[in-house]
Amino acid sequence: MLHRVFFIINMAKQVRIKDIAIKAGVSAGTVDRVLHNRGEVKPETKELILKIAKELDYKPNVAARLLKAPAEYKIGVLLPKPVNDKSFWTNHPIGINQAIANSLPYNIKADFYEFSLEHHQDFLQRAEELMAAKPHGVILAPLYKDESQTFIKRLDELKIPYVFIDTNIDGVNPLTYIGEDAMKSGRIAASLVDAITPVDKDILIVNIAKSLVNTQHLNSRNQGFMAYFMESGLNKGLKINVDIPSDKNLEVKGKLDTVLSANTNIGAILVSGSRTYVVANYLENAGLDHVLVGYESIDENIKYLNSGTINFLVSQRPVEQAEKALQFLVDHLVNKNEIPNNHFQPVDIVNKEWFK
Amino acid sequence: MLHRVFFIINMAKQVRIKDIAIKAGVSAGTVDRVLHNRGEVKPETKELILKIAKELDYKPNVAARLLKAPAEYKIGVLLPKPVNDKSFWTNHPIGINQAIANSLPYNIKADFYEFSLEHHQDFLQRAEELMAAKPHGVILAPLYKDESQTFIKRLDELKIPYVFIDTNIDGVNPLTYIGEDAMKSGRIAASLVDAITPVDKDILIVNIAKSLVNTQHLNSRNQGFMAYFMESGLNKGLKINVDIPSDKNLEVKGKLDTVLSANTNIGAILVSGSRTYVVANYLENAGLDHVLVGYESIDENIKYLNSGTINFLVSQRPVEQAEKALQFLVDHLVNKNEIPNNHFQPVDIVNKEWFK
DNA sequence: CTGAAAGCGCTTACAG
DNA sequence: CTGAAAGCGCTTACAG
Repeated sequence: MLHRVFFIINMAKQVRIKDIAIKAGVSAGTVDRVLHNRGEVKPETKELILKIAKELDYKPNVAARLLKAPAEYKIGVLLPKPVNDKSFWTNHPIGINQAIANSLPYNIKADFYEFSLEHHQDFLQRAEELMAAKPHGVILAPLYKDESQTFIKRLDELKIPYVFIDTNIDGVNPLTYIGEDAMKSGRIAASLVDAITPVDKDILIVNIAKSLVNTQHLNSRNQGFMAYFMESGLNKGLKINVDIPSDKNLEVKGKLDTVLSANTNIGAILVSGSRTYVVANYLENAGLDHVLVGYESIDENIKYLNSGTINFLVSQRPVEQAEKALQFLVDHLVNKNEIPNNHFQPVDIVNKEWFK
Repeated sequence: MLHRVFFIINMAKQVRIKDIAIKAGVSAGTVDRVLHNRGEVKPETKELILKIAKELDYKPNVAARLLKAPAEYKIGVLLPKPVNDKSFWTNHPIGINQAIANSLPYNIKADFYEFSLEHHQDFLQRAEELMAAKPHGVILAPLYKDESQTFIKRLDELKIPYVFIDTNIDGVNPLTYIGEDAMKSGRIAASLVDAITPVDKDILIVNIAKSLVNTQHLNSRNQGFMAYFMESGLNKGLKINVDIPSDKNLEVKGKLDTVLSANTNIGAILVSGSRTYVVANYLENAGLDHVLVGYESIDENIKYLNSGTINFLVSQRPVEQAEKALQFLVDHLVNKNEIPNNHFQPVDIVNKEWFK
């Protein structure tokens, strides 16, 4: 006689609200009420349902939920207005739109508010407009410490979650920060200068900023420069700082002429921000060939990488950072996920070959 | 008299299959048949429906589709078995699992098949097992040109889409390749050596591989090295090649002892693969301090970066590459999207500071 | 405090 | 070659 054995294959079928309802002897509506805290349910029933849901390891069906409730999430984006169509800040909207395109089946809408890099007060004006649109979440670059804190106070009051991009500031509580570890990126830039500059030459550090104290990430990079040279630098020369409040060629020339004629042993220049090209331009015009290391792969800088005037750039990946910022925010809005406080992004070390 | 103006606000409501059906005077079923090429439809009707769909800019509702057809997609993953828990190939499963976690609401399942790096024939055995599971798509690292082509012929026959990761090979038709541009990464490695080596010193290029001809990406990197030095290198020294078929310390020592005693002007060493640490180990034991540039941020290499023996590493981001490979494959399976042939990923230039 | 029912947009098996 | 209808799992407005 032939014995046939039947296996009951556990296909791990999805557990539905209805399954919980049947097991608890209630209706689907009641289960829904418990699971989403809408409306009152008899405490014992509530407890029973939660217990069963846990036992059965209930996971909501995302597709079904979306089909029923295709909520639109509005994201307010507060970033600097690109000064031209190739500047650093053209990249971020690209990344955000890319992330939105990939966020199907969610319905995400980003509204962009661009503030002028010329006038600090523009930041707060655009922030005002952003608030008027009542977004569900905000992405911003808190470039100016003071103005940012004013704005953030209002976001906190209204419990609107916000993500920092590019620059981090202290004493506030963003959902997360997406960007470089500025101290560390300072160390990296310094190590590159160090590797290609004779040990007995002096090094000039150039900061181009209207208000250096109010510009957090330049300060952090500077700390990184100095930490590197103090701890592990090979270079034995002087480290000389110069702050230039404008990127106008004439003013830059004025300052650098002065510094370089007063310090004749300078072999390398480290620029703390993306306007490295301004210094490169100066060096080319003056016929100087100092080692030059700076920040960000923007077109103006790449031009001078290619001509050999800039040796290395330390560079963020703005498109990817913006993409991540949106992804995290959406994930938080849609799934209420908790998110780590910092998402430091690695920086790229970039030379001429990188763009071949 | 007061005039009131009513605006009809176009809420851009979603266009449904039903809307097309009504406009075309047919049923939803017919529209579905046209849109998905299932079953025959009268040619004129078909044309009309396509025209209307285009006019109305119809976009399928992903949520609804998923709700109805929660298909499980099986992905077969064919990658080298990590030799230990810190090796290069531990990263890829991490990236793939990460991408799966983020692929909700799609139901993706990855099956991993790991082949031994010791025996080429293991590749084909694991490939066999993979095929037996009848996956909907495949991710593989085609490390060995010949064996890979054999396997790929079968995938092509069964029209199973496949994505290359890490290594690219010619003459076949993957959905896409995710990885470095190996020629270019060769150029970058060479430029780093060039920047920190005196111009009159010779440069030694070391290839560690059982069969160099069958190892595509090492060959491409070597081409990149040479192209760089011919076109734009500052270095005027000789470029000397040595191939070492084993990474055993003793054999490496034997070869390098011979080469270095025969060529006393070598100032820098360029290693074409991830086993740069083997050469670093040799240099430390021999008390030599050549400039050393190699590949991949694996723990063994980072150790020698930190000790100062390795100057720079050119490094891929394996976790991210694996993540992307899965994302593209899923996108193709789910949305039938066409995908660009190559997705070259930028490489990282990495020094000691990068890991601080 | 609870249940029954409708409906989101798409797909599919069936009937013709 | 085509249509009518059921159903995927969840949410919601309504009735009680």
